Amino acid sequence: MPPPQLGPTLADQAFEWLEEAIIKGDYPPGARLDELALSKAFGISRGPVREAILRLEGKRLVERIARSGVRVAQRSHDDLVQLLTVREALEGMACRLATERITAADLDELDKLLTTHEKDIGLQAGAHYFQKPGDYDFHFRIILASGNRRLIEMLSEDLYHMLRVYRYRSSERAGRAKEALNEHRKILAAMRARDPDQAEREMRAHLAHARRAVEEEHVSSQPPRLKRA
Amino acid sequence: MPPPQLGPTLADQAFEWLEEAIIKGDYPPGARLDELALSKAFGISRGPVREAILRLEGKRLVERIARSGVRVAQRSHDDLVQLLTVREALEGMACRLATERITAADLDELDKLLTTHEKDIGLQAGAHYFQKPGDYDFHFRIILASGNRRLIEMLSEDLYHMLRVYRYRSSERAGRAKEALNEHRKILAAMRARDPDQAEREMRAHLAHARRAVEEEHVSSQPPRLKRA
DNA sequence: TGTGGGTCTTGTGTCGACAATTGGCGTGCC
DNA sequence: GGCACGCCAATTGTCGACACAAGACCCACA
Repeated sequence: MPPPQLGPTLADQAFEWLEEAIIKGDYPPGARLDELALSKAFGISRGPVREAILRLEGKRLVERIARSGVRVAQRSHDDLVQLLTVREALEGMACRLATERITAADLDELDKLLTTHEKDIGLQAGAHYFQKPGDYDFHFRIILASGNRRLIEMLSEDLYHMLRVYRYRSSERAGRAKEALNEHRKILAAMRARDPDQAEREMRAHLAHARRAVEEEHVSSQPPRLKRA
Repeated sequence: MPPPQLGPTLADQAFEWLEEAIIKGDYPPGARLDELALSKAFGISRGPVREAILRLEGKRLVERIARSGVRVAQRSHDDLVQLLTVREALEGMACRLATERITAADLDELDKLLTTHEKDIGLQAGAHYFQKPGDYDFHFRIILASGNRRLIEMLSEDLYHMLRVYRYRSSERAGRAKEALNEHRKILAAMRARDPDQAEREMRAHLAHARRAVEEEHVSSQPPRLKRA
């Protein structure tokens, strides 16, 4: 009855729908995921829905409670900080490895990227600096340049999804755009100098700044965490 | 018909059976996993088997090829080295965090552990030092002491399973038992001194040694093993 | 009126079957 | 003799249904 899906599987689609819905907040943290209800909502059977949920569980976006069903994973300030800490460790290592393997051409590419960023910042005076394809690209390219497939997977597949539910907009938020750009330059300089120790240090410092910004940001908004029933 | 499983689900059991079989080598890397065949072999239906495979995929033990089925993930020397590199980054960070949070009592526990190790090494003169409950415990306790749930999960659930397929026996192999013990002592000393930087450095150095041992171990057998016949 | 037991509903875990796609194989044509 | 086309079997993706378990609800009884 449904048009025969040629490319992605129904389970694939259900996974993306569910992930999107969870990120959008349609299913808030703690909400129960009813397989039958979801299957009816999606117009498919329970099988693919189950598979999608299984995958969400693997990505730690939902938590299974024995025979009681799954709930959207609880979020917390601490959890976000913990994720950013893990990111710090992994991306630091990625930067170290990249420093040893990246080609001169790719270094030039990174340079061009930063120049573009600088112009953007100048234009909008740090207003709403959309770093979606910007900062992400800088970090992502370094991650790829590490040449470590396991590291790449953990960062750009696992961690990425986990961070996404926090709608985490990387470090370049509000006023930190300029500092971040500076830190990016320092990272790139260390990579150019082929100094892995320094490169890892700079990347860790950069990400630590971002993490600390999040830590402080929340301390001031700790209590007002009420929401509708 | 089958005795109603009270505790673990059939999918849980199938997952463990499959993981064990993969590790044992019953299904060598590259082997196809036939859902129907497996379900008949296990005496269950395809549903739970599918779920188990899904979970194996999440743990990166098998690779799915579109509508063509799943194969046991390929292994390689490089892959093992990459995993150990990731471990280096994560456990280094765990050690840093643990240094800031671990209690004095737990530090004493670690000390006792190392004393036990020392005795074991003395007894068997570094022979077949079974560090299954030994070294693992030392590292595991530090990981737990990090207090970072995400880090703990990634190390003791994800990475652990990935390393297991290599039957990786940690660093304490052959003659490195004594050096490893020494390195453990250095780590513990740094933790006692509440010096996170030093603790992370020592842990990274320790794991880097182990990794390098693996790297070299293979380099000598890289060419088609032409040791004098 | 509070509590205990029993029932009843909801939902997961599991099963068997159908359909569509993939890859292999045989056959026919150039 | 080689290549291409088409058929066939095998296996995955998907579906609907059944059974047991967990929690909610209700009623009777102290």
